[in-house]
Amino acid sequence: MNKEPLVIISGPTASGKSDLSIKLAKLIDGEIISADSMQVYKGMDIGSAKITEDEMCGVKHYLIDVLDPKDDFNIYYFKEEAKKAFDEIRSKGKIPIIVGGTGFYIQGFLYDIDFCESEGENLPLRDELTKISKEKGSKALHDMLKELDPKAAEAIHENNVKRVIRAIEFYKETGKSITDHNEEMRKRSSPYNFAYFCLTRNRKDLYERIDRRVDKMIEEGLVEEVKRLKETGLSKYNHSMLGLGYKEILDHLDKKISLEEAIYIIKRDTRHFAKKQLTWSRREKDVITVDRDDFQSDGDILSFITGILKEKEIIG
RNA sequence: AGGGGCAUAGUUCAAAGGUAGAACAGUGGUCUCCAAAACCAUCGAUGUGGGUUCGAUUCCUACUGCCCCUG
Repeated sequence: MNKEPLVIISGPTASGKSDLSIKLAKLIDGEIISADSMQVYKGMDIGSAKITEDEMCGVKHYLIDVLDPKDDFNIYYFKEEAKKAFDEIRSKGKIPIIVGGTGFYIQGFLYDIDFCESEGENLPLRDELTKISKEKGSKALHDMLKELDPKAAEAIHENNVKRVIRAIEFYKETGKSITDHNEEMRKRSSPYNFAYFCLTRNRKDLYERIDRRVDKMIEEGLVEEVKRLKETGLSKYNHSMLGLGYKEILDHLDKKISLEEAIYIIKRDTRHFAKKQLTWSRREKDVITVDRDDFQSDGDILSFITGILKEKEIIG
């Protein structure tokens, strides 16, 4: 077994990942790679519940505060950067710990999914296809896909314009069906000797924590944070401003909704997000679910985790 | 206390003397370059007791609860 070691701590938002991962990093001499599509952005601190310098307790974090909110971020970029961070951590002889809630990113890295078989994003084509779906309807676009790639058309619902576009794009760039590509990718096994933990707790507590966390963000000045970002010229057309808490406060600043409405929507959508994260982890293979309700303390969780790491010979 | 109004899903609101609809919430799922995105599916209700009627959730009535007005 000479695969490189990798620890993953995932779980829904507000499940207490950050806190636990710091403790774990100290315990096993690890460093943290953040798998979070919003914490990469500088200046987006309150709304992304970004860990502070103090909270890091000296544990080095990668992929936090590395991008300007004007920049785009996607899974391809994440994979590249995460790999660089991974290699750096290994060169120091430390254990890389991926911590974050974006299951898609984690999957992409963990199984080394290939995203660049095609040229990647083809913006002019995407714009053109978007236009077709708007003018002629999503059915027309789906029919286009049916002609090119019937297999993919069967797998993708016609209302899911985004995916239909990607499938057409993929076919035009590579001449292959995205469905075949996906099937191939699904067969991949990880190049790492890993342990993938998903931290959860009962639904009721989780939702209550989310509500409280959103209230706290408002108290801590989320509105001011978004106002500052808005003043630098950012709008909802920037990928970063699509983040939970950001787009809603932006609408509020534009006087489209009241602050109360914005808070209601943020709480609601954050709950939806947490639920989707749980759905993701349930179907992800090789996930070890760690239900906080089954443990007395963080200490117990940590000894459970380190036990598994030893068993898998991820740590000595 | 007197007068009036209301009572339908967890919430907001429809409808109808003959199988009670929707939105949002809740729940389950899809996902391989916008993923904190996009999309799909699904659970669930006529306040309580009488009466009229072939049949009442709808009409009548009492009760209960809530709201408004007057004092």
